[in-house]
Amino acid sequence: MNPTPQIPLRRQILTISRKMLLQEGFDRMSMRKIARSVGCSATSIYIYFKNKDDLLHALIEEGFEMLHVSLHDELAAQTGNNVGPADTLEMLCRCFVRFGMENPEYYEIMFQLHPKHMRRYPVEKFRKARRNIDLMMEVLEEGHRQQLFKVPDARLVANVIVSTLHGGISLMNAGRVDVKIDRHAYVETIIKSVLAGVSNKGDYEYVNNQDNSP
Amino acid sequence: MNPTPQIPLRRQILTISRKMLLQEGFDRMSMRKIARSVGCSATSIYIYFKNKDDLLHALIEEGFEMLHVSLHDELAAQTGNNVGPADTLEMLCRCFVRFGMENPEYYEIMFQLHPKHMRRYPVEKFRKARRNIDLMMEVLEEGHRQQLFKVPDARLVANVIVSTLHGGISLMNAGRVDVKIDRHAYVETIIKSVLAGVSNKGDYEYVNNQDNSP
Amino acid sequence: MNPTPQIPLRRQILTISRKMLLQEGFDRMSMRKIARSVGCSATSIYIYFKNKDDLLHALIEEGFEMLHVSLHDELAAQTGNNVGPADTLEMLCRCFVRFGMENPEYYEIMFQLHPKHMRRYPVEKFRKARRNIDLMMEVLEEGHRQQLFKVPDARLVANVIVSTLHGGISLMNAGRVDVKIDRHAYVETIIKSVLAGVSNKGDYEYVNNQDNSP
Amino acid sequence: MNPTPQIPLRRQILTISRKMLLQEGFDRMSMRKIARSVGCSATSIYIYFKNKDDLLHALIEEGFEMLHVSLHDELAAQTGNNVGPADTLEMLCRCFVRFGMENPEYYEIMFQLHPKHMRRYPVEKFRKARRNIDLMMEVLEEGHRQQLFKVPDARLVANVIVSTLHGGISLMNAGRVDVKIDRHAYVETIIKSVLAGVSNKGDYEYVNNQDNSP
DNA sequence: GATGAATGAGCGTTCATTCAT
DNA sequence: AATGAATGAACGCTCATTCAT
Repeated sequence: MNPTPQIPLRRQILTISRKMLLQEGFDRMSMRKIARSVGCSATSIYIYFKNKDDLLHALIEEGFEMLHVSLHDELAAQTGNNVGPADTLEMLCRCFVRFGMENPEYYEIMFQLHPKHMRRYPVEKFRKARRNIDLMMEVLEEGHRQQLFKVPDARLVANVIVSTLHGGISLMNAGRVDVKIDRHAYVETIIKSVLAGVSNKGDYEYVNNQDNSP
Repeated sequence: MNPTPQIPLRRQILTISRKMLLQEGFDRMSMRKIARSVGCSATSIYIYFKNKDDLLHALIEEGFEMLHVSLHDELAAQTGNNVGPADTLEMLCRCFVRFGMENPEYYEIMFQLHPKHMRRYPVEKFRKARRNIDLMMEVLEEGHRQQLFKVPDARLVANVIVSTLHGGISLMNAGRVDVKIDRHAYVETIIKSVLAGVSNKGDYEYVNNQDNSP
Repeated sequence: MNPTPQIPLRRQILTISRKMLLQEGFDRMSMRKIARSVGCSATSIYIYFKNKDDLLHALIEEGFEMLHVSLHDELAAQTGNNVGPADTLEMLCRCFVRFGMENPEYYEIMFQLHPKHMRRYPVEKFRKARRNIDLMMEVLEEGHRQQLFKVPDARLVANVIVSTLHGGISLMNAGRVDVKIDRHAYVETIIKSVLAGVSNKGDYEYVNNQDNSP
Repeated sequence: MNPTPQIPLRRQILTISRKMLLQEGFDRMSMRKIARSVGCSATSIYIYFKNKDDLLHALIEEGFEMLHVSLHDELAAQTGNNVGPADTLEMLCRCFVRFGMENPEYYEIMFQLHPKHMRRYPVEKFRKARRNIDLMMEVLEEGHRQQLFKVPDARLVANVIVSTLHGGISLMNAGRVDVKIDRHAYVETIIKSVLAGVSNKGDYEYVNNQDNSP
């Protein structure tokens, strides 16, 4: 009767809603429209997701999972290749940027979602986000040990790096970068700026975390 | 009879909607809610603003006006004080960050609002935004001439700097910076990273804009 | 100071609203839009007209006045020209049709307005409408006396004639006449049909008013 | 449990809206009022009708269907009864008038609704309206062949006949016929006028369609 | 004679969600 | 596992009208 196994409805709903999220934004992504697009009834969505927030949370979770896999795979591919911390850091940055640009819809809900929706998102799920920071910290500390980086506070610096990358990604995804600017050069410059920031050879030193002196 | 002069309704609407925009986003900012919050009828809003877009445009314009005044005043205060480009650049960065943190509602409207909501916004009004970049470019070029900065493409670098600052501001305003990180150190690190990025003494060089070589 | 006497506001309002009535229909004719089009405030309209209905009534009255003048002038032009009742009747019909087609906006409010709006219209004003019927009755009776027409009940026949003309006018104005039909021939046929209906030479006889036999 | 089968909601909506359309016109017929009158939520209407236009279209379609059935049944009842074209034409006229008077709501929707409200109505659906004309044309042509009628252009004359009937129906339904006029005599006179108009024995001839000579 | 400010009511429509089946 | 029917709440917006000036 049904020899070709259908894509499970849950999967279809997630896929469609992700696309709709990208094209129209969260507020314009409606249960009805998802249902219409999937070809099921609106009610059916509620079988798999408690409500709209729950669907959103599932998408966020998927996003973090994808990013994690992405970074993990890249790191694994590099292991044993005798590359230094600078290259590893650069690779992590590129990987992060690539993820953000290739999955703007995920990126948006993962990093730019309005606090209104965030509040309802179970806090513990965001711990996954910190895993990226942890990864970066390890590389920074390794570079510091090898005296290639000057990183007095790895957590602080890792956060600043992510923040820097985030600035570029979010402006690009929002289409708010001057049209006169070449995208490739823009990304390259951001990444080089990150590396310059941790380099031991620059003449600026990072302040310590908790150091509130002017 | 009327000893305490009331705040004009138009002013109240702008203030309330600005806050609502920050807290809830454009789609959830509703004319009705604004009216309820202000204490007037929904219809009254339409006396002062043609429609929801028009209200948004007024907010954007106000925001850019404020930022412009802010930067302009700071620059004016510095004129003649015999300070070098590095200090001036640093000052500009601090001023930008301060504006973003002190006026999160305006900042969001100006730099984070998704273009989806602004298709109808007259392009020319965004030229005001570019004035900030122009300001920064001048400083960068001056530093380059004095061989303090290494800035082959001032426009590109200025955009990257704004992007970097933006990353920090937006994550802070969204409350998405690790609680373990001290805000002050965070900002300082970002600014130092910016300065390191342009410094002549670092060992990384910026690529040229339009240079698409790998 | 004001050497060129302006067209009185009341006059302007009537003119604009008549046009708007034609272009958009009664329900879409709004006080605000009239005001905008006239260039005055919405409030000003209320100086000259108690409310929207009152404005409508003024338009209706104007319409009946125009039709009356139109018919009266035509009749006057014919007086003494030694024309027979058939020609006079034909002229009255043509005049009525012309008025309806040249002033569709007036025609609509005069003869097609929804009872909803009618109810509020002072009944006595509609007596003017009956003057047209009276005019027609006179001609029919004259033709009957001269044994050119067979009109046992002039009032009844006059009403039927107006009704017949009305059918044509209203369908034409509503654009509901088959595009394959030539407008001129259509009107001519209607008028000839009217004349055939009263002609003494046809083989059909009109029934008497109040005669309910089958 | 549910012994009295309820009238389906869709049916109720159609009935109520038809009446409301007659009493108040399209613009004043509101989804909310319909819902209130039916006793359901406004949202429910959208389960059965895509939007207000769609509801209107459904009403128009229903109306034409009813008229078609009505005329068709009458014709079928007459087949084989050896009646002449004059009787058949008279019967068609009476049937048309009866439909218009017994179903004033439908009649209004079908023949008086302003095209402004129907721009989006699929043209092909109006072809059904032309079927009535076609029916009448056949009878006219048959009468012409038998030299009972003088009908040089059947389409033109059929349109004029419908127009004449329409004039009477619409004025009666709108309550704009002089109260002194007996309804029955009024209708009879109109129908006799129609027959006189096509009769071979009258002394007026119909002009040809497309004949624009004065 | 004219206006700006204001409003309550209403519009068509969409939404997330529930419930009985 | 899935659906059709239904709903209350909300949306942006326009309306006729009033009132103080």
